[in-house]
Amino acid sequence: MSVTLKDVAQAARVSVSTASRALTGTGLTSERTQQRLTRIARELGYRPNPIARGLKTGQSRLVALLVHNLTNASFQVMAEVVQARLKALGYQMLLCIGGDDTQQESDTLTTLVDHRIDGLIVVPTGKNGAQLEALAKDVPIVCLVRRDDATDLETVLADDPQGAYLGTRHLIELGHKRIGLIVGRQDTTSGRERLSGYVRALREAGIAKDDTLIHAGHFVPETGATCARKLLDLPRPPSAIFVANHEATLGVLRVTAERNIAIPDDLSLLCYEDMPWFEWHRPAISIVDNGARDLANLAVDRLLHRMDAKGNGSDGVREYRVGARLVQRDSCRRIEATSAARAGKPKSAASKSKSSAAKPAKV
Amino acid sequence: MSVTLKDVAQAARVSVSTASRALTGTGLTSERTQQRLTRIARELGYRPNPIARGLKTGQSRLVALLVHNLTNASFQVMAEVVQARLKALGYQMLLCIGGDDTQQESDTLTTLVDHRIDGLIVVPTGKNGAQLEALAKDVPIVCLVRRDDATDLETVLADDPQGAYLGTRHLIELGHKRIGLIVGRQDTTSGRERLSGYVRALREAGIAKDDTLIHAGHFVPETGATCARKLLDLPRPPSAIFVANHEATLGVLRVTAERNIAIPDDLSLLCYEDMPWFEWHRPAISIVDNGARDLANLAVDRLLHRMDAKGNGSDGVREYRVGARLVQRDSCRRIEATSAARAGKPKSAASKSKSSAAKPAKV
DNA sequence: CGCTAGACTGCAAACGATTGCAAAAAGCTA
DNA sequence: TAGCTTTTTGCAATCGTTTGCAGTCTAGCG
Repeated sequence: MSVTLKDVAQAARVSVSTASRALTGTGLTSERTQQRLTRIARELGYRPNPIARGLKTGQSRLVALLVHNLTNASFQVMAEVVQARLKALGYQMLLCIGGDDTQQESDTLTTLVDHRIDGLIVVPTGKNGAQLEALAKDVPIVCLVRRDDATDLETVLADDPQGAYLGTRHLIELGHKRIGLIVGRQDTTSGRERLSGYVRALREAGIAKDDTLIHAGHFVPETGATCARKLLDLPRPPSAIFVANHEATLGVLRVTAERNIAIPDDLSLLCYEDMPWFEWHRPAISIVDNGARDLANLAVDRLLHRMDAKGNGSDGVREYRVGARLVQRDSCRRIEATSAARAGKPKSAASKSKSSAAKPAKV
Repeated sequence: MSVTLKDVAQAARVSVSTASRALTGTGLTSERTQQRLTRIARELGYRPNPIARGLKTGQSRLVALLVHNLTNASFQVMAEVVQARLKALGYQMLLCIGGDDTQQESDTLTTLVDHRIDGLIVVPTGKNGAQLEALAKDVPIVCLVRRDDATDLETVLADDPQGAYLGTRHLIELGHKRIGLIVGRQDTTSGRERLSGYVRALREAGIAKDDTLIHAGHFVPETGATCARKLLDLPRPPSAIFVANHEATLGVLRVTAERNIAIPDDLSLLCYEDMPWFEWHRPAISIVDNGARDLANLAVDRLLHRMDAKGNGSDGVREYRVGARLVQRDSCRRIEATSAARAGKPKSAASKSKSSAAKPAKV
């Protein structure tokens, strides 16, 4: 079917081994044959068969990226970054969707190693630590975004404590004293870390932590809606909400829209992680950017380092933190000390609620 | 490193070939040895090396999905569907991001074929027709979502004419007579087809086509904003806008927010293709669903069929159309014949525009 | 001119599976 | 038990590369 090394060798009237050496440039061939062979190879349209090569060398030029889903905007940009970087180096990215499902992750990992991937970047579910640890003996692995506490694999993380601190401080600097927090489940690292950053900012500012203002839950829009309602129904509702749980933002926005709460006039809103539509939304939504691009880039760097280092790529560092940064848009507003109590009350009487009753979708 | 067939054979005191036959179940071995060998293989933790197997068989159990990007929500669900389906069949999905870039697509295609993928589902850019055609000789290929007119590859398409017709008719049935259309570039199939569906619905309803209401442009939010402004600045602005260009929706929404135009009271809005946040938006945005799930499933079906059929999987059908359907949410409103002229004028004087001036984002 | 070192090259054995062919074993009939 | 068919097995080649080893060639030197 396709032209093989043998064909090239025949055309050049040399042995296969010479052809191989000339084309891979192992320097053991004369300048002349080397050039002649590259020319002939090009003319014949020869492209080495990675399978055959892989069989012999045990490498595949394949690097896998294993993420939970692709709905998460951060994963999207990470995938794109990783793909671009690897491609430039002649690797092909294998993007796998593990679905945050332990069994599936495990299966996928096995398949990947069977395929002799040269490296792996994984967002661990945290339940396959042992397996990951075992695989790490065969394949360079870097963990991304999440740490698997059962392993001591090299991990590239967002600086969630700092990000949450940054965001909370920003709101405090704008004069907010009652800041609602909607955060991820506390059995995840990021959930805990973001909470801790929030608490630290509060403490530094001398604001007492009020547990009624803090809600933790799953990474789904419904959570956002439920939490938002609870917050807004408080006797003294917050003047700002920090949604430190990406997917929950949708739910929060829906509730504010339903209740006709104007952002940022009636309520300041700050979110964690960007979504493409945040800056198109009116008001454009301010965020704490977790630095997905940087995370991905760093993960690739580290992985490549390990792959080069053949076995002992560890530089002793086990954990890398990528700084978060604040992106101010239009959803947070300065508040005067006195007007804090105004929050939560719609500025105009709800007069347009008529059309809110959702029509059931017809086929 | 890992346990090979040879190890299994040795442990069982048979030859490698027997082991191979027993484990692949070619039926040429006695029941007893077969069972004995599977047991031993399991005990030893044997897993066949796909690389070695691939070298011999020319197959890789790898199927590639080549899309433009992952930002597009439709591509996300397609990727997830394809992955799930293939996985169940023991294939590993290679998700590649071609970036709508001709050269990159071409490179990727080459790499994929080198890796001896067993099948390919591709959203063609439309510029590498010749290459695709050539590859199709080696690998089963199914095109998805877009047709490459330079080829006669089997293609699974959304029924864009029907979808656009459905959407437009829906608006007409709600009483709209002046319906703005924001559609993709007219050098893409979907752009043309959606326009044609729109035109047909108009014609059927006896409404004259008004070219000032039709805008075509790139698939980016900016386009949406520009087109929306043009439409709303018209002497007789439309009472409904059909955004038949996915990415443009963001831009349209921004403009309506800026101008304080209430949806659906002042303007009905209907979009093409779903986005996860559409149903969380207030008002929830009605859409024409292009059936991404169905598309992906059908593409997989067709691909598998071709892969099985070894060479002549063509059933004569060159093109499959997956029906679109209307999902009614809250962004379209019935309009009385008389009040059509009201559209475009904000119902209340712009009083809250103060905070609209975007603060420039600080680092 | 002969000899040796060094630079190139080719032979052949891997890598880990699959598979055609022929030999061995088993089952059957007479 | 011989003779035949039908399973079942093993040998060895093969897929397309890479690579250790040994052989060939050239050049340089005395």
